[in-house]
Amino acid sequence: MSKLERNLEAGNTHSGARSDSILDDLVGYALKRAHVHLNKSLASKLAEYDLRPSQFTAMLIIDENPGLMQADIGVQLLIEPPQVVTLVNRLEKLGLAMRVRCKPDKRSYGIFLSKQGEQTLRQLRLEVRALDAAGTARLSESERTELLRLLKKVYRD
Amino acid sequence: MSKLERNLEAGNTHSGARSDSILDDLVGYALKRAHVHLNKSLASKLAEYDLRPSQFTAMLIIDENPGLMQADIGVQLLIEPPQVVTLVNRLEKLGLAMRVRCKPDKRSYGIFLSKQGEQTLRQLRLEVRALDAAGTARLSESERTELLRLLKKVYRD
DNA sequence: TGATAATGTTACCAAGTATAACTATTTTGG
DNA sequence: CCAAAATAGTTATACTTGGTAACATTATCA
Repeated sequence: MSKLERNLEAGNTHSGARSDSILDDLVGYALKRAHVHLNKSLASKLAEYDLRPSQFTAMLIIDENPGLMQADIGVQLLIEPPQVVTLVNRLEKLGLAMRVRCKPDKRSYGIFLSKQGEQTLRQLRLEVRALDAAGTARLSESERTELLRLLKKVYRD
Repeated sequence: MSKLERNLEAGNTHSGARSDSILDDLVGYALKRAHVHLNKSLASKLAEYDLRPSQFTAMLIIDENPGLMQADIGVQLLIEPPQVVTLVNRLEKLGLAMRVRCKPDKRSYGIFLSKQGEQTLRQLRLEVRALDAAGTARLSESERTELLRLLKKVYRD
């Protein structure tokens, strides 16, 4: 007797409480859920600045590596060159960053934050830190530290 | 003197090693990186079955709640009704699941896995478990357990 | 020098996610 | 009971994100 038949007979439609699922044992699934949880508030906050999470991350990377090439951004963000183009276009249009022909290699640009970009980023750093803390408020400080350590261990090369 | 000027003068282009970044302290960022890491191999494996991760998760949910309604799938997957439609359409087209008019409420369907769906899922469970373990192989068993616990603590309501 | 590779760009395409508007049914309240 | 509101699913649409292919320009190298 198939599950379908059994359920049709029993009138069993939807059993409210979920039995112990394989999902509960998958780190990948827990990662996705946790990421969605934290990303929501982040995206909302950044939207106030017309920014997406990846654009904010790009600003951080640019700030920490001023004058880097677009290709370097792609490597650190794990995205392909065409996405870097639209990303930098966006930051330029917002007046937060700029391309500067300042290299011996005339094909490439040095990417820099503008004054406004640096100032916006200073603000954002504080707000994003606060949001990240809020999203993990259920963890103690030592749990949060341990979580960070374990996550890095998972993805570090 | 701005960062731009400083770097233009010093010829500082891209400082290879990254200084201690705020990114290293954000759980949200570590979550994203770790999720990308694990999701890659999962997506590759599922692609062999013409499935996306969300479709696999849906199959698990259906298997554990046979006869549930599409709306229930949406709630558990955190997606909107239109996405559930295309998802169930896909599973039906692959012969893995089916809609059955088996409810007092004639607007809704009970969603069930087909025989083939159940068999495919049995296989997939094993393979996905193995992939998840492989992706977290750098962790000891106790670390992995602790990571799961912490992640659930972050996203559980 | 000429072949090859690298940088950035454009054009294009597949997927995921969201909303609005619609059909068919059910529920509710007068 | 009947009209109005709500609900389940669907369609159409759009936007974002991610990717590949093809291209121009410039560097590198054999």
